[in-house]
Amino acid sequence: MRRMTARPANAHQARLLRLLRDGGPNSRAQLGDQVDLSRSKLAVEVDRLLETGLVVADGLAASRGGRRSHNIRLAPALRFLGVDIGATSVDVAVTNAELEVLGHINQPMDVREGPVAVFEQVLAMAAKLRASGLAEGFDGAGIGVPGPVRFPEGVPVAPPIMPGWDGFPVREALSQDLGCPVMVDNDVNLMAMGEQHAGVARSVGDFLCVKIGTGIGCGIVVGGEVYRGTTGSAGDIGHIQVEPDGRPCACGNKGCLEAYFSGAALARDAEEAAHQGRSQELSTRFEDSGRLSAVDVAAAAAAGDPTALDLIRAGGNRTGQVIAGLVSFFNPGLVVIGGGVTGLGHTLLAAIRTQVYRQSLPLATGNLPIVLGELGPTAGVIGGARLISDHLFSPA
Amino acid sequence: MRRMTARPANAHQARLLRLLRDGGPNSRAQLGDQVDLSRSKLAVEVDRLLETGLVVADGLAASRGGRRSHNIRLAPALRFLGVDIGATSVDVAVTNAELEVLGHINQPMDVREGPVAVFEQVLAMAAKLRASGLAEGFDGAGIGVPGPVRFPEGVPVAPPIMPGWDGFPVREALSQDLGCPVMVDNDVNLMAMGEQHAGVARSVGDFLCVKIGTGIGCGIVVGGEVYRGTTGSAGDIGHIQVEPDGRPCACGNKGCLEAYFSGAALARDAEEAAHQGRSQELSTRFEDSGRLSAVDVAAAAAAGDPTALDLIRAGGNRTGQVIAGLVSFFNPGLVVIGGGVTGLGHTLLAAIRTQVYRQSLPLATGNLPIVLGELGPTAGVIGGARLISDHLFSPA
DNA sequence: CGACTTTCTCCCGTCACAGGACAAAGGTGG
DNA sequence: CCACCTTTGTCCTGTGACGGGAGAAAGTCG
Repeated sequence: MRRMTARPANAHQARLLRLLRDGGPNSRAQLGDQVDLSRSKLAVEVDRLLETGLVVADGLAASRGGRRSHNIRLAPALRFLGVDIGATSVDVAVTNAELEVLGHINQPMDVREGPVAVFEQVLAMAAKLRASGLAEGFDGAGIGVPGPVRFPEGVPVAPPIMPGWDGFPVREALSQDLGCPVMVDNDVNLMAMGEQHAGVARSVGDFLCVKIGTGIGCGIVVGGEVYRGTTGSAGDIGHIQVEPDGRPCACGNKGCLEAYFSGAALARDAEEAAHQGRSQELSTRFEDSGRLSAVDVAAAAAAGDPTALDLIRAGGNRTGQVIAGLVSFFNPGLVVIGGGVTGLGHTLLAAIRTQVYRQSLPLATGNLPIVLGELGPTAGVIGGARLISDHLFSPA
Repeated sequence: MRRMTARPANAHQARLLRLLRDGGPNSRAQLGDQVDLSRSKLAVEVDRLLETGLVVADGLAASRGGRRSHNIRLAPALRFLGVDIGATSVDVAVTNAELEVLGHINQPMDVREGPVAVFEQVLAMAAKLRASGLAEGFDGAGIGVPGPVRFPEGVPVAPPIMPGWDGFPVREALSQDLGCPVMVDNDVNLMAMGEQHAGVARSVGDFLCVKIGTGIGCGIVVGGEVYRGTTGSAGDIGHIQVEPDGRPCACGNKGCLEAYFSGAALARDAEEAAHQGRSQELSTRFEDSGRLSAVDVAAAAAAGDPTALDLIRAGGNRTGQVIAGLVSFFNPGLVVIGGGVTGLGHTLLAAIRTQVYRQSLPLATGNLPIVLGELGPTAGVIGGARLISDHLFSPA
């Protein structure tokens, strides 16, 4: 099924589409208040959008003291697909044109099985969402992968934790399989876009979005736009050195942040503590399941286990140390912490805050909120929908 | 004397002015090749610019196989003033509209004497340049100060090394005194703009410009535009911590980069080495002048003094460590090293390169040049001229 | 010297756009 | 229920921006 063949013909139409996406259904008069076009021009553009089918009439708006205005909204049948491929699981969600999540599936998966196997699973999940009646088809999809991406082509480049993905034409392949336009980006950038669209970063132009999961990455937003760097690897802060000649890291270097704090490092440290009998709580959990993960540490910490709390604090300090440097350098208006380990919650946040507020200059930290992301696992998929809608809602 | 009352009336005119600024005199036909306007439209806009006096006719161009085209150039009487206020000296230069330096004065000065005294000196220097026949007046001035600036207002905010400058209305005051438009920015940003306009960064969209002088700062250029951060303190990397619980720094923290490497720290380390008799070369120089500076260390290193070389290498390593982190984070297309200590030259550069290429990921360093700035002390003043010309050559 | 190219100016047709006039539809106060 | 005001939407027209053709001017090349 072919869908949404139309695209905005000019910048005005694109502007209107984005207003409707971000502000929901709106009256023609309200749109007029926001766009600075003459009434005639506005009417022409809206009529053209109605002709294309991208937007539809939606009844009458409440009166503002005179004649009631006609409501306009994005076509209710439009559907975007957001796909967030993590190291160990996939999130797939379907949204409407206003980027509201209509259905969301999460499944475990190993990214190391390679693109073919992963996309088979993703397509099955998408089919399941479609079969459940949430969508008749998809008008576009935004995909996040856990590694650097050459953005214009939508191709992963030299991803450390994704063997077999290097150079795989993700965008082209998925576009073919799904039969709709596709955009591909780093998962961290997607999270940043999600929090920007529907989360804590709604009104901030310049911010950082630190995602701590299996690895550590950082989404960079400059003037409302994601910054990707010269080769698409911007934000790759997991391998910043925090300890000269420190722990060996999987990347071959020593003392990387990821070697000290990340889902994997935390699990390893917890298992070591359990072995050494330093924590009753962790030892019990280890005997139960045979291994430990960040979730176990979070649970132990919630139960008040001092060793678990120490592990979290130590990791938070390391992370805070790096973030403090980034804050001095980048002077953001907001720092968002997200990803799998947000379950560690306020212990982690407190450690990071302490470190940043102590190390960075007052001018940079004076009015700097450091907060947890508020969307959790939906940040990525909303970001994906946002990515593709930004693309589709721009002049052809 | 009132000058350059005219401003471009629209984006097309602004575009043309910038092309003439960056590309020098140009024929109408050549301009047409670059701007994608119809011949009629182009002719109209050029004629209007000629009417305002911002550009003037300049003879005939060489033939390109047919009728010769008329040359156009920016008004030859236009003059911009570039002022680079450092911690211990001021640079003032006058440029033409193509930002070529026509005259350049450097004088020692202590920024701690406060804005009134400093500006008195700056105005005297500007008057001297004018008196020497290089300019009849100034059409605009760009000022760089060694501290964070609230850019839109042109006011320093909480500058650590500039007591008495906090909140001083630099832009307004100088605009009054000079009788022309003024823009104010951080000196490091000016250096970045200078290297971008006329130096090594000419064709790079995203790059970092690290200035090592009395302090250490970093200009950040994103998509060809200087990024200043939320409060104008972006790039303040001198107080990133390189050693937990390390040397005390003037800022009150411990282990800051500036405490280990900067003009001041290097001088102190050199004096200590001289005291301890670790270096014949440095001791001799110390006895000669009673104190040591970065220049002495550079001279000693040039003479092959191992202690001096070690000092430079150690500092380079620290700096490289920080830059490596920034490279991972920002993924620039180029890193420029500049400022007072560039006299330390390739010893310093080699140490920085080693550190960066070893610590950052291959994808980020793969094609990353790390080079010395090629403009030296003129980078700042050219950047100043560029700053104000960007402002004036934009639609009113 | 003639054929071809390039540049520049003039001119005209088209189209985008703003804003006024007016009709439609609602509120408000008596 | 009616007169009067406000808001919204539509239609129309005048203005001005713009592209591109025609043709003159100025050169090159063989």
